[in-house]
Amino acid sequence: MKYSQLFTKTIKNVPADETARNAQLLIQAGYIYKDMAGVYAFLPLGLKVLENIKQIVREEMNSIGGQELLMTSLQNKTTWGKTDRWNSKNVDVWFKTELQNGTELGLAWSHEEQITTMMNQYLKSHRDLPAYVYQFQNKLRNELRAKSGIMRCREFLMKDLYSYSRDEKQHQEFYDKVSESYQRIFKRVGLGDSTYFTFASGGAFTQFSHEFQTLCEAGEDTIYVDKKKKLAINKEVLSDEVLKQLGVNKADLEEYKAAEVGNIFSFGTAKSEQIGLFFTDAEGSQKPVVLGSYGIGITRLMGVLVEKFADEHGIIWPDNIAPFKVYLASVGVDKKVLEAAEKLYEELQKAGVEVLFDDRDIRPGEKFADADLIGLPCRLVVSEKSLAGGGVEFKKRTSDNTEIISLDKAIKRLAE
RNA sequence: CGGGGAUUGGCGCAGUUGGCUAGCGCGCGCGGUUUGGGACCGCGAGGUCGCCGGUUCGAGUCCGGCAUCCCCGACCA
Repeated sequence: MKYSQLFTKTIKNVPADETARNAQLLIQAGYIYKDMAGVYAFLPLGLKVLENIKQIVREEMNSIGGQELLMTSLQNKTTWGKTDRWNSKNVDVWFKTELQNGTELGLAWSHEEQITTMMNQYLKSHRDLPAYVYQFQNKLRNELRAKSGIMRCREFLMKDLYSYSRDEKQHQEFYDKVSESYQRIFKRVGLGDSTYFTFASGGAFTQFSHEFQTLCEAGEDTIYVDKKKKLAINKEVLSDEVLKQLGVNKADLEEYKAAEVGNIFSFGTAKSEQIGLFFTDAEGSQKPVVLGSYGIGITRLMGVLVEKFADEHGIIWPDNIAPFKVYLASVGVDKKVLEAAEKLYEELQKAGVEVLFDDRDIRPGEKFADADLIGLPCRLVVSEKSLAGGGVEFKKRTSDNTEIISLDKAIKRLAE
Protein backbone atom coordinates (compact mmCIF):
# COMPACT_ATOMS: atom_id res chain seq x y z
CA MET A 1 0.00 0.00 0.00
CA LYS A 2 1.23 3.42 -0.90
CA TYR A 3 0.74 5.93 1.84
CA SER A 4 -0.42 8.48 -0.70
CA GLN A 5 -3.37 6.16 -1.44
CA LEU A 6 -4.30 5.51 2.18
CA PHE A 7 -7.31 7.62 3.04
CA THR A 8 -6.42 8.00 6.69
CA LYS A 9 -3.66 10.21 7.89
CA THR A 10 -2.07 10.75 11.22
CA ILE A 11 -3.11 13.73 13.29
CA LYS A 12 -1.21 15.94 15.68
CA ASN A 13 -4.00 17.06 17.97
CA VAL A 14 -5.65 14.12 19.65
CA PRO A 15 -9.28 14.60 20.71
CA ALA A 16 -9.12 15.84 24.28
CA ASP A 17 -11.93 13.62 25.52
CA GLU A 18 -9.85 10.51 24.98
CA THR A 19 -7.60 9.82 27.91
CA ALA A 20 -7.11 6.11 27.36
CA ARG A 21 -3.68 5.57 25.87
CA ASN A 22 -4.90 2.90 23.46
CA ALA A 23 -7.62 5.10 21.98
CA GLN A 24 -5.37 8.14 21.79
CA LEU A 25 -2.70 6.33 19.83
CA LEU A 26 -5.10 4.40 17.62
CA ILE A 27 -7.04 7.53 16.72
CA GLN A 28 -3.92 9.60 16.24
CA ALA A 29 -2.36 7.03 13.95
CA GLY A 30 -5.54 6.47 11.93
CA TYR A 31 -6.54 2.97 13.06
CA ILE A 32 -9.93 3.75 14.55
CA TYR A 33 -12.64 6.39 14.53
CA LYS A 34 -14.86 7.11 17.46
CA ASP A 35 -18.54 7.48 16.74
CA MET A 36 -19.95 7.52 20.28
CA ALA A 37 -18.86 6.54 23.73
CA GLY A 38 -17.84 2.92 23.50
CA VAL A 39 -18.47 2.71 19.77
CA TYR A 40 -15.52 2.75 17.44
CA ALA A 41 -15.12 2.14 13.72
CA PHE A 42 -12.11 0.24 12.48
CA LEU A 43 -10.38 1.94 9.56
CA PRO A 44 -8.20 0.17 7.00
CA LEU A 45 -5.15 -0.04 9.27
CA GLY A 46 -7.24 -1.05 12.26
CA LEU A 47 -9.14 -3.64 10.31
CA LYS A 48 -5.90 -5.23 9.17
CA VAL A 49 -4.84 -5.53 12.79
CA LEU A 50 -8.15 -7.11 13.73
CA GLU A 51 -7.87 -9.53 10.84
CA ASN A 52 -4.36 -10.51 11.88
CA ILE A 53 -5.54 -11.25 15.39
CA LYS A 54 -8.56 -13.12 14.08
CA GLN A 55 -6.42 -15.24 11.80
CA ILE A 56 -4.24 -16.42 14.66
CA VAL A 57 -7.30 -17.23 16.75
CA ARG A 58 -8.95 -18.93 13.81
CA GLU A 59 -5.97 -21.17 13.15
CA GLU A 60 -5.85 -22.25 16.77
CA MET A 61 -9.59 -22.84 16.97
CA ASN A 62 -9.52 -24.94 13.82
CA SER A 63 -6.57 -26.92 15.14
CA ILE A 64 -8.61 -28.18 18.09
CA GLY A 65 -11.59 -29.08 15.95
CA GLY A 66 -13.58 -25.88 16.02
CA GLN A 67 -15.82 -25.10 13.05
CA GLU A 68 -16.46 -21.49 12.22
CA LEU A 69 -19.96 -20.19 11.68
CA LEU A 70 -21.74 -16.88 11.99
CA MET A 71 -24.83 -16.28 14.09
CA THR A 72 -27.01 -13.17 13.91
CA SER A 73 -27.21 -9.93 15.80
CA LEU A 74 -31.01 -9.86 15.87
CA GLN A 75 -32.28 -12.35 18.40
CA ASN A 76 -35.72 -13.55 19.32
CA LYS A 77 -37.13 -13.10 22.76
CA THR A 78 -38.46 -16.64 23.14
CA THR A 79 -35.02 -18.20 23.10
CA TRP A 80 -33.86 -16.09 26.03
CA GLY A 81 -37.08 -16.61 27.88
CA LYS A 82 -36.32 -20.30 28.39
CA THR A 83 -33.43 -19.48 30.69
CA ASP A 84 -35.13 -16.38 32.12
CA ARG A 85 -32.44 -14.17 30.73
CA TRP A 86 -34.70 -11.95 28.64
CA ASN A 87 -35.61 -10.36 31.93
CA SER A 88 -33.59 -7.17 32.28
CA LYS A 89 -33.31 -7.82 35.98
CA ASN A 90 -31.17 -10.84 35.21
CA VAL A 91 -29.28 -9.34 32.26
CA ASP A 92 -28.81 -5.61 32.56
CA VAL A 93 -26.88 -5.04 29.33
CA TRP A 94 -29.69 -5.71 26.89
CA PHE A 95 -30.38 -3.48 23.95
CA LYS A 96 -33.94 -4.29 22.96
CA THR A 97 -35.95 -3.22 19.96
CA GLU A 98 -39.06 -4.35 18.14
CA LEU A 99 -40.47 -5.15 14.73
CA GLN A 100 -43.01 -2.83 13.17
CA ASN A 101 -45.77 -5.17 14.30
CA GLY A 102 -44.61 -4.84 17.88
CA THR A 103 -42.72 -8.13 18.23
CA GLU A 104 -39.86 -7.66 20.67
CA LEU A 105 -36.30 -8.40 19.58
CA GLY A 106 -32.97 -8.40 21.34
CA LEU A 107 -29.65 -7.24 19.99
CA ALA A 108 -27.04 -9.87 20.66
CA TRP A 109 -25.04 -9.28 23.82
CA SER A 110 -24.13 -13.01 23.82
CA HIS A 111 -25.03 -16.02 21.70
CA GLU A 112 -25.13 -18.85 24.22
CA GLU A 113 -28.88 -19.34 24.23
CA GLN A 114 -29.30 -18.71 20.55
CA ILE A 115 -26.65 -21.12 19.38
CA THR A 116 -27.64 -23.80 21.86
CA THR A 117 -31.27 -23.59 20.73
CA MET A 118 -30.11 -23.96 17.15
CA MET A 119 -28.09 -27.06 18.06
CA ASN A 120 -31.29 -28.79 19.06
CA GLN A 121 -31.85 -29.29 15.37
CA TYR A 122 -28.45 -30.81 14.65
CA LEU A 123 -27.34 -32.70 17.74
CA LYS A 124 -29.74 -35.60 18.25
CA SER A 125 -27.51 -38.64 18.72
CA HIS A 126 -24.35 -39.51 20.64
CA ARG A 127 -22.90 -39.90 17.15
CA ASP A 128 -23.33 -36.16 16.62
CA LEU A 129 -21.20 -35.39 19.65
CA PRO A 130 -18.93 -33.77 20.45
CA ALA A 131 -19.47 -30.63 18.41
CA TYR A 132 -17.37 -27.49 18.56
CA VAL A 133 -18.47 -24.30 16.86
CA TYR A 134 -17.19 -20.76 17.06
CA GLN A 135 -17.65 -17.38 15.50
CA PHE A 136 -16.31 -13.87 15.38
CA GLN A 137 -19.28 -11.67 16.11
CA ASN A 138 -20.06 -8.21 17.31
CA LYS A 139 -21.56 -8.14 20.75
CA LEU A 140 -23.86 -5.29 21.66
CA ARG A 141 -23.99 -4.46 25.33
CA ASN A 142 -25.69 -1.56 26.99
CA GLU A 143 -22.86 -0.94 29.42
CA LEU A 144 -23.59 1.59 32.12
CA ARG A 145 -20.25 3.09 31.46
CA ALA A 146 -18.01 2.53 28.46
CA LYS A 147 -14.40 3.27 29.26
CA SER A 148 -10.74 2.77 28.54
CA GLY A 149 -10.92 3.30 24.78
CA ILE A 150 -11.54 0.04 22.97
CA MET A 151 -11.12 -2.06 26.10
CA ARG A 152 -14.72 -1.71 27.26
CA CYS A 153 -17.10 -0.91 24.45
CA ARG A 154 -20.83 -1.11 23.87
CA GLU A 155 -20.16 -2.72 20.51
CA PHE A 156 -17.14 -4.97 20.27
CA LEU A 157 -15.78 -7.96 18.43
CA MET A 158 -15.56 -11.26 20.23
CA LYS A 159 -14.58 -14.77 19.35
CA ASP A 160 -16.93 -17.15 21.07
CA LEU A 161 -16.57 -20.90 20.96
CA TYR A 162 -19.15 -23.36 22.26
CA SER A 163 -18.61 -27.00 23.03
CA TYR A 164 -21.27 -29.72 23.12
CA SER A 165 -20.16 -32.94 24.77
CA ARG A 166 -21.67 -36.26 25.76
CA ASP A 167 -20.43 -36.27 29.31
CA GLU A 168 -18.23 -34.53 31.80
CA LYS A 169 -15.15 -36.47 30.81
CA GLN A 170 -15.44 -35.56 27.16
CA HIS A 171 -16.16 -31.99 28.15
CA GLN A 172 -13.16 -31.73 30.44
CA GLU A 173 -10.78 -33.03 27.80
CA PHE A 174 -11.87 -30.32 25.43
CA TYR A 175 -11.86 -27.68 28.13
CA ASP A 176 -8.20 -28.43 28.75
CA LYS A 177 -7.47 -28.37 25.03
CA VAL A 178 -9.02 -24.93 24.72
CA SER A 179 -6.98 -23.77 27.66
CA GLU A 180 -3.80 -24.91 25.92
CA SER A 181 -4.83 -23.35 22.63
CA TYR A 182 -5.46 -20.06 24.41
CA GLN A 183 -1.93 -20.17 25.79
CA ARG A 184 -0.67 -20.59 22.24
CA ILE A 185 -2.80 -17.71 21.00
CA PHE A 186 -1.58 -15.29 23.62
CA LYS A 187 1.96 -16.34 22.94
CA ARG A 188 1.53 -15.76 19.22
CA VAL A 189 0.09 -12.29 19.66
CA GLY A 190 3.04 -11.36 21.86
CA LEU A 191 1.40 -11.56 25.27
CA GLY A 192 2.70 -14.96 26.36
CA ASP A 193 4.89 -13.70 29.17
CA SER A 194 2.32 -11.41 30.70
CA THR A 195 -0.85 -13.46 30.42
CA TYR A 196 -1.88 -15.72 33.26
CA PHE A 197 -4.28 -18.58 33.59
CA THR A 198 -6.50 -17.21 36.34
CA PHE A 199 -9.02 -18.77 38.67
CA ALA A 200 -12.21 -16.74 38.77
CA SER A 201 -15.77 -17.14 39.97
CA GLY A 202 -17.64 -20.01 38.41
CA GLY A 203 -21.37 -19.74 38.60
CA ALA A 204 -24.15 -22.21 39.14
CA PHE A 205 -22.32 -25.23 37.74
CA THR A 206 -18.70 -25.05 38.79
CA GLN A 207 -16.73 -23.50 41.59
CA PHE A 208 -14.33 -21.76 39.23
CA SER A 209 -14.26 -20.43 35.74
CA HIS A 210 -10.93 -19.58 34.21
CA GLU A 211 -9.80 -16.30 32.80
CA PHE A 212 -6.76 -15.32 30.83
CA GLN A 213 -5.56 -12.14 32.40
CA THR A 214 -2.88 -9.93 30.87
CA LEU A 215 -0.95 -7.75 33.28
CA CYS A 216 -1.90 -4.22 32.29
CA GLU A 217 -2.33 -1.03 34.28
CA ALA A 218 -5.34 -0.06 32.18
CA GLY A 219 -7.11 -3.32 33.01
CA GLU A 220 -10.13 -3.47 35.28
CA ASP A 221 -9.30 -6.56 37.28
CA THR A 222 -7.04 -7.16 40.21
CA ILE A 223 -5.33 -10.52 40.25
CA TYR A 224 -2.83 -12.28 42.47
CA VAL A 225 -0.06 -13.94 40.53
CA ASP A 226 2.06 -16.88 41.54
CA LYS A 227 4.88 -16.54 39.04
CA LYS A 228 6.54 -19.82 39.88
CA LYS A 229 3.35 -21.80 39.36
CA LYS A 230 2.40 -19.57 36.43
CA LEU A 231 -1.14 -19.04 37.57
CA ALA A 232 -3.20 -16.31 39.11
CA ILE A 233 -6.25 -15.88 41.27
CA ASN A 234 -8.80 -13.17 40.66
CA LYS A 235 -9.36 -10.97 43.68
CA GLU A 236 -13.08 -11.82 43.50
CA VAL A 237 -12.44 -15.39 44.63
CA LEU A 238 -9.33 -14.97 46.76
CA SER A 239 -9.64 -16.55 50.21
CA ASP A 240 -7.56 -18.72 52.53
CA GLU A 241 -9.73 -21.65 51.63
CA VAL A 242 -9.17 -21.20 47.91
CA LEU A 243 -5.42 -20.84 48.41
CA LYS A 244 -5.37 -24.09 50.33
CA GLN A 245 -7.44 -25.81 47.71
CA LEU A 246 -5.16 -24.67 44.89
CA GLY A 247 -2.01 -25.39 46.89
CA VAL A 248 -0.79 -21.82 46.66
CA ASN A 249 1.15 -19.98 49.35
CA LYS A 250 -0.01 -16.49 50.16
CA ALA A 251 3.62 -15.39 50.37
CA ASP A 252 4.19 -16.29 46.71
CA LEU A 253 1.45 -14.01 45.44
CA GLU A 254 1.95 -10.61 43.87
CA GLU A 255 -0.89 -8.21 43.21
CA TYR A 256 -1.37 -6.79 39.71
CA LYS A 257 -3.88 -4.88 37.65
CA ALA A 258 -4.89 -6.98 34.67
CA ALA A 259 -7.18 -7.06 31.66
CA GLU A 260 -9.32 -10.09 30.97
CA VAL A 261 -8.52 -11.08 27.40
CA GLY A 262 -10.09 -14.53 27.46
CA ASN A 263 -12.31 -16.74 29.55
CA ILE A 264 -13.53 -20.30 29.59
CA PHE A 265 -16.63 -21.65 31.30
CA SER A 266 -18.20 -24.96 32.06
CA PHE A 267 -21.96 -24.90 32.03
CA GLY A 268 -22.74 -28.47 32.97
CA THR A 269 -26.13 -29.62 31.74
CA ALA A 270 -28.51 -27.15 33.36
CA LYS A 271 -28.75 -24.87 30.35
CA SER A 272 -29.31 -27.84 28.03
CA GLU A 273 -32.15 -28.98 30.22
CA GLN A 274 -33.71 -25.54 30.23
CA ILE A 275 -33.41 -25.17 26.50
CA GLY A 276 -34.25 -28.80 25.77
CA LEU A 277 -30.99 -29.90 24.15
CA PHE A 278 -31.02 -33.68 24.67
CA PHE A 279 -29.35 -36.45 22.72
CA THR A 280 -29.99 -40.18 22.51
CA ASP A 281 -27.13 -42.20 23.94
CA ALA A 282 -25.94 -45.64 22.80
CA GLU A 283 -28.45 -47.32 25.07
CA GLY A 284 -31.31 -45.33 23.63
CA SER A 285 -31.97 -43.04 26.58
CA GLN A 286 -32.25 -39.25 26.51
CA LYS A 287 -29.42 -37.25 28.07
CA PRO A 288 -28.73 -33.53 28.32
CA VAL A 289 -25.71 -32.24 26.41
CA VAL A 290 -22.78 -30.91 28.45
CA LEU A 291 -21.95 -27.31 27.51
CA GLY A 292 -18.91 -25.13 27.58
CA SER A 293 -18.30 -21.57 26.42
CA TYR A 294 -14.99 -19.92 25.56
CA GLY A 295 -14.46 -16.27 24.71
CA ILE A 296 -11.70 -13.99 23.53
CA GLY A 297 -12.34 -10.28 23.24
CA ILE A 298 -10.67 -9.47 19.93
CA THR A 299 -11.02 -5.70 20.06
CA ARG A 300 -10.08 -5.59 23.72
CA LEU A 301 -7.02 -7.65 22.92
CA MET A 302 -6.03 -5.06 20.33
CA GLY A 303 -6.38 -2.35 22.97
CA VAL A 304 -4.27 -4.29 25.42
CA LEU A 305 -1.54 -4.73 22.81
CA VAL A 306 -1.38 -0.96 22.31
CA GLU A 307 -1.37 -0.32 26.04
CA LYS A 308 1.51 -2.71 26.53
CA PHE A 309 3.54 -2.03 23.43
CA ALA A 310 4.02 1.68 22.93
CA ASP A 311 6.52 4.35 23.75
CA GLU A 312 6.52 8.15 23.70
CA HIS A 313 6.65 8.10 19.89
CA GLY A 314 3.77 5.75 19.26
CA ILE A 315 2.62 2.18 18.88
CA ILE A 316 4.98 -0.80 18.66
CA TRP A 317 3.09 -3.72 17.15
CA PRO A 318 4.27 -7.28 17.68
CA ASP A 319 5.44 -8.75 14.35
CA ASN A 320 2.43 -11.03 13.94
CA ILE A 321 -0.09 -8.28 14.52
CA ALA A 322 1.23 -5.28 12.62
CA PRO A 323 -0.93 -4.19 9.67
CA PHE A 324 2.20 -4.14 7.52
CA LYS A 325 5.58 -5.61 8.19
CA VAL A 326 7.61 -2.74 6.80
CA TYR A 327 7.43 1.02 6.64
CA LEU A 328 9.33 2.02 3.54
CA ALA A 329 10.14 5.69 3.17
CA SER A 330 11.86 7.62 0.45
CA VAL A 331 13.75 10.67 1.59
CA GLY A 332 14.32 13.60 -0.68
CA VAL A 333 13.21 14.32 -4.21
CA ASP A 334 16.16 12.90 -6.09
CA LYS A 335 14.98 10.87 -9.05
CA LYS A 336 17.35 8.01 -8.40
CA VAL A 337 16.09 7.77 -4.86
CA LEU A 338 12.46 7.70 -5.90
CA GLU A 339 13.13 5.09 -8.53
CA ALA A 340 15.09 2.92 -6.14
CA ALA A 341 12.36 3.18 -3.51
CA GLU A 342 9.67 2.34 -6.02
CA LYS A 343 11.63 -0.65 -7.21
CA LEU A 344 12.24 -1.87 -3.67
CA TYR A 345 8.53 -1.51 -2.97
CA GLU A 346 7.67 -3.66 -6.00
CA GLU A 347 10.19 -6.33 -5.14
CA LEU A 348 9.23 -6.57 -1.51
CA GLN A 349 5.66 -7.10 -2.57
CA LYS A 350 6.71 -9.73 -5.06
CA ALA A 351 8.52 -11.46 -2.22
CA GLY A 352 5.28 -11.48 -0.25
CA VAL A 353 6.25 -8.80 2.25
CA GLU A 354 3.48 -6.43 3.28
CA VAL A 355 4.77 -2.90 2.88
CA LEU A 356 3.46 0.54 3.63
CA PHE A 357 5.37 2.73 1.19
CA ASP A 358 5.54 6.35 2.27
CA ASP A 359 5.80 7.94 -1.15
CA ARG A 360 4.50 11.31 -0.06
CA ASP A 361 6.33 14.48 -0.97
CA ILE A 362 6.90 15.65 2.57
CA ARG A 363 9.90 16.28 4.74
CA PRO A 364 11.75 13.33 6.22
CA GLY A 365 11.00 14.23 9.81
CA GLU A 366 7.32 13.87 9.21
CA LYS A 367 7.81 10.44 7.68
CA PHE A 368 9.91 9.28 10.60
CA ALA A 369 7.37 10.59 13.08
CA ASP A 370 4.55 8.82 11.27
CA ALA A 371 6.57 5.62 11.02
CA ASP A 372 7.06 5.61 14.78
CA LEU A 373 3.45 6.49 15.48
CA ILE A 374 1.99 3.81 13.23
CA GLY A 375 4.37 1.33 14.77
CA LEU A 376 5.32 -1.18 12.09
CA PRO A 377 8.11 -3.56 13.14
CA CYS A 378 10.68 -2.43 10.56
CA ARG A 379 11.54 0.78 8.82
CA LEU A 380 13.41 1.04 5.54
CA VAL A 381 14.68 4.38 4.28
CA VAL A 382 15.92 4.99 0.78
CA SER A 383 17.83 8.26 0.40
CA GLU A 384 20.83 9.68 -1.38
CA LYS A 385 22.77 8.93 1.75
CA SER A 386 21.66 5.30 1.89
CA LEU A 387 22.29 4.75 -1.82
CA ALA A 388 25.75 6.23 -1.47
CA GLY A 389 26.28 3.82 1.41
CA GLY A 390 25.33 0.90 -0.81
CA GLY A 391 21.65 0.36 -0.28
CA VAL A 392 18.86 1.07 2.17
CA GLU A 393 18.75 2.00 5.80
CA PHE A 394 17.22 -0.65 8.04
CA LYS A 395 15.83 0.05 11.48
CA LYS A 396 13.69 -1.90 13.89
CA ARG A 397 10.91 -0.04 15.65
CA THR A 398 12.18 -1.37 18.96
CA SER A 399 15.75 -0.19 18.45
CA ASP A 400 17.52 3.11 17.85
CA ASN A 401 20.23 1.50 15.77
CA THR A 402 20.24 1.81 12.03
CA GLU A 403 22.32 0.00 9.47
CA ILE A 404 22.73 0.27 5.74
CA ILE A 405 22.22 -2.96 3.84
CA SER A 406 21.99 -3.77 0.18
CA LEU A 407 18.57 -3.83 -1.46
CA ASP A 408 18.87 -7.56 -2.08
CA LYS A 409 19.76 -8.22 1.51
CA ALA A 410 16.84 -6.14 2.69
CA ILE A 411 14.43 -8.17 0.62
CA LYS A 412 15.98 -11.40 1.78
CA ARG A 413 15.88 -10.43 5.42
CA LEU A 414 12.28 -9.27 5.36
CA ALA A 415 10.98 -12.14 3.28
CA GLU A 416 12.02 -14.63 5.94
C1' C B 1 -27.02 4.66 38.43
C1' G B 2 -24.37 8.42 42.37
C1' G B 3 -20.41 12.23 42.34
C1' G B 4 -17.06 15.62 39.61
C1' G B 5 -15.49 18.13 35.06
C1' A B 6 -16.44 19.61 30.07
C1' U B 7 -19.13 21.29 25.25
C1' U B 8 -16.72 27.88 20.83
C1' G B 9 -14.64 26.00 12.34
C1' G B 10 -12.16 19.00 11.18
C1' C B 11 -8.74 18.83 15.95
C1' G B 12 -6.45 21.56 20.30
C1' C B 13 -7.65 26.06 22.80
C1' A B 14 -8.55 31.77 24.24
C1' G B 15 -12.66 34.94 24.73
C1' U B 16 -12.34 40.39 30.85
C1' U B 17 -17.57 43.16 35.23
C1' G B 18 -22.90 41.00 29.19
C1' G B 19 -21.27 45.49 24.27
C1' C B 20 -21.18 46.15 18.54
C1' U B 21 -16.91 42.80 12.44
C1' A B 22 -15.96 35.74 17.79
C1' G B 23 -9.83 35.20 17.90
C1' C B 24 -5.15 31.92 18.08
C1' G B 25 -2.43 27.28 16.94
C1' C B 26 -2.72 22.68 14.15
C1' G B 27 -4.95 20.87 9.89
C1' C B 28 -7.07 22.26 4.84
C1' G B 29 -6.58 25.17 -0.39
C1' C B 30 -3.32 28.29 -3.68
C1' G B 31 1.77 30.40 -4.65
C1' G B 32 6.91 30.38 -3.31
C1' U B 33 11.43 28.95 -0.59
C1' U B 34 12.82 24.23 1.68
C1' U B 35 14.04 18.44 2.18
C1' G B 36 17.59 12.98 7.52
C1' G B 37 13.33 13.76 13.12
C1' G B 38 6.45 16.70 12.62
C1' A B 39 10.28 23.55 8.18
C1' C B 40 9.16 28.72 6.77
C1' C B 41 6.84 33.13 4.19
C1' G B 42 2.49 35.23 1.76
C1' C B 43 -2.64 34.84 0.43
C1' G B 44 -7.29 32.22 1.32
C1' A B 45 -11.57 29.06 2.68
C1' G B 46 -14.05 27.30 6.90
C1' G B 47 -18.04 28.91 12.97
C1' U B 48 -26.61 29.85 13.46
C1' C B 49 -20.49 29.52 20.05
C1' G B 50 -24.26 21.49 21.92
C1' C B 51 -29.94 21.99 21.97
C1' C B 52 -34.55 24.34 23.96
C1' G B 53 -36.46 28.24 26.77
C1' G B 54 -35.82 32.72 29.85
C1' U B 55 -33.61 37.66 31.62
C1' U B 56 -31.86 42.11 28.81
C1' C B 57 -31.76 47.74 24.51
C1' G B 58 -28.03 43.85 23.63
C1' A B 59 -26.16 36.86 25.44
C1' G B 60 -20.40 32.76 23.49
C1' U B 61 -20.71 35.42 28.38
C1' C B 62 -26.26 35.57 33.19
C1' C B 63 -30.56 31.96 34.74
C1' G B 64 -33.46 27.19 34.05
C1' G B 65 -34.06 22.56 31.60
C1' C B 66 -32.22 18.83 28.30
C1' A B 67 -28.47 16.22 25.44
C1' U B 68 -23.62 14.51 24.66
C1' C B 69 -18.50 13.45 26.13
C1' C B 70 -14.63 12.37 29.87
C1' C B 71 -13.05 10.88 34.83
C1' C B 72 -13.98 8.49 39.88
C1' G B 73 -17.25 5.08 42.12
C1' A B 74 -21.04 1.32 41.76
C1' C B 75 -22.10 -2.54 38.10
C1' C B 76 -19.63 -6.32 34.95
C1' A B 77 -19.96 -14.94 32.28
